[in-house]
Amino acid sequence: MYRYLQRRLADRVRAFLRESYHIELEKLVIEQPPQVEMGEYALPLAFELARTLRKAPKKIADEIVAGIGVVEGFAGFEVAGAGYINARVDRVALANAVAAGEVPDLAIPLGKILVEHSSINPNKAAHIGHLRNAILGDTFVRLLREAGRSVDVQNYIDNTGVQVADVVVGFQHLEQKTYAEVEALTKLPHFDYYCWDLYARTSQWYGEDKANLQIRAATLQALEHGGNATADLAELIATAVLRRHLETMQRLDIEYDFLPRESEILRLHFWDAAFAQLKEKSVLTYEDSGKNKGCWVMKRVGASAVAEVAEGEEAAKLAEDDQKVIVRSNGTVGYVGKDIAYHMWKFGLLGKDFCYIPFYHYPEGKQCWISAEAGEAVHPHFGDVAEIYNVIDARQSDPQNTVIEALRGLGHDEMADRYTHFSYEMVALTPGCAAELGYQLSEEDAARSYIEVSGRKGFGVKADDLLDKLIASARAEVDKRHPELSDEERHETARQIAVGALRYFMLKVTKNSVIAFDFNDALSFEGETGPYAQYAVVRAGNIFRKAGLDAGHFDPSGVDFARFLQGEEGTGLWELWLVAAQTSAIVEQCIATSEPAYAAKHAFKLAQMFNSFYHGHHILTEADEARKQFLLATAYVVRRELVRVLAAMGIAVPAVM
RNA sequence: GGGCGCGUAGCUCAGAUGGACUAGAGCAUCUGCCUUCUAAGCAGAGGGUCGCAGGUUCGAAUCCUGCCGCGCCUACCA
Repeated sequence: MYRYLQRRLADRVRAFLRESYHIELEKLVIEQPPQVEMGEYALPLAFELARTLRKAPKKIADEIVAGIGVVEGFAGFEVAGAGYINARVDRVALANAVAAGEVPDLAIPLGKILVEHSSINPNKAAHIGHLRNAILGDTFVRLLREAGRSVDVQNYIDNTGVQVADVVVGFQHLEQKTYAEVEALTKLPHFDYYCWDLYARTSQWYGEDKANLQIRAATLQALEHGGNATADLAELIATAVLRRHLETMQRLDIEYDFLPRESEILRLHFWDAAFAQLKEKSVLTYEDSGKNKGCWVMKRVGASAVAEVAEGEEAAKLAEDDQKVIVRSNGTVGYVGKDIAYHMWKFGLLGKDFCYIPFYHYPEGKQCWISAEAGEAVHPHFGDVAEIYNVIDARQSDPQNTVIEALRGLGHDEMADRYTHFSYEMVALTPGCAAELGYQLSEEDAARSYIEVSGRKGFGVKADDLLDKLIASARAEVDKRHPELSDEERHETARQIAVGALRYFMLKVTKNSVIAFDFNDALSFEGETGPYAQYAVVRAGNIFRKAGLDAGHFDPSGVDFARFLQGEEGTGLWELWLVAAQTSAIVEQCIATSEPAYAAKHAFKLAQMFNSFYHGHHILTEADEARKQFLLATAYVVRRELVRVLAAMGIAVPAVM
């Protein structure tokens, strides 16, 4: 509703500018005045127009205010400061609409969106870095769905890469295990932990003797080729670890629709189809000389301009440096090539499709599908989408850009524009945290502010371990506070608190800030945390419970908003209403900027304001019945919006805390 | 060398699209507040040359340029 009024105001101002000044503004900045007393919206546009119109900002503002006249839903406009136009909404009308939960009809863009996240190599346990990816991705999916968009969630599985080969090498050569023996190990509760250690040991083993690296190369080749004992073992391992990842993510309420695997991209010959198109459109060129002789390369648009400035050999060298090898001189295609083919499939450009089989059942009944060489006749339609978001860390922005450029090269600019690399920074460990985990640090590392997690070295915090710690910590508190609950109820409450803490922890920081992980921060349930926001909801719920009312339903028709939303105190409370009313606008902002952190900030702000309200107004002992109804309406609306924004972050609220 | 990102309170971070007041939170430190709808809370105090220097602008933490410091990317690895 708040967002709807904002749009109405913007439309009216635009129309006025068009009629009176013949000006078309592409973007109209609308912000909030520093204090609610001054109004709900502030437009600084007069300052901007002052230059083009060669008039004083204040004068322009006066003209605009006089010109736009009366706008439905607004109580009035006024010029403030040196030329701000402040808009006051009709508080009573907006409060009524918000209390009734009115959702204005806003055009929702059609077209399916594909969000890909997690994409953990299936060779070891998931760690905190993967958690950030999955939580960001899942939250973005929830935000899109909250905004009414249709979304498919994919988790790309690189089951034929070196990482998997390394664990295969570990089982075959370090541990000399048979297929049956490994199969027995996969039945262990933490097969992924077993692989975590083995992977680290194998990586170390490579360093001991150069000959060991040849074993790795041979293993990798066997995996890519398929149809042999080594590939079978890899399939066993990768699938078992993948299941573990899905289980881990399920603990955090993260689910997927489809798991495309690299093995199918290879065996269903996606690359051949892509290669033909790329050659035809000359996106790829064959090098018959220079350092990339015998390779198919992609020229990157960016630096060819630089190369033109240079001359002769210098220019040739620069141009060469800017080539991206897609097909190696031995004829094999690299990772980026496969990725290009895969993304052509996503946009329905490849002319090929995966086969599908059901792979994983979620308790709520949802089915997660996986790619296969031969599959079920009836399956959901994946791919062929309008927009894609790839949640991949910032280190991958180079290859991501190569894929986008390839799409442009093929003439699909529109799709390239709807391809978003949802980039985020890594999670690293503080030196203190590393020491706590028992890792030996070099002097150099100990002096850093953070140290990069490394699966290869087995250096990091495993996702399940962290979650276990959080649950144990929450559980201790729940046991103390609610001995009356059953064991099951206490566990579920602790789990929801732990998930709330973890998800909030990952979401409160903006994407491009490195998270220096520390147990103290992550295990905190106080201050700016998920449990703080959950607690505010529980408190609001308690008011209704004690009053014998249903917190989920409230009839606001009898509330006298006009009486309670004016004056000094009314304005203070109105501020709370206004923030609650902004949830949809925040969701929209998160989507527009691919930044879920705004939702976290909003949830915290709302919870904080509510807690303050809670202390200042004792609702159930309020003698004035009309006032009590108004206060109840306030608690109801804040609770409802808080639940909504937390749900968009994947944070459920326990019944009690 | 080139590309991307970061530098704001003791610590961890917000300040999207330049704006109106004293640059804000949380943690930590210190002071108060549990007989009230749960203190996982509330009220308050102290703590800042927004890395440095210029520039653009009516207005810069935010935009531009140059420095300084840190990180990542820059392979016929995936």
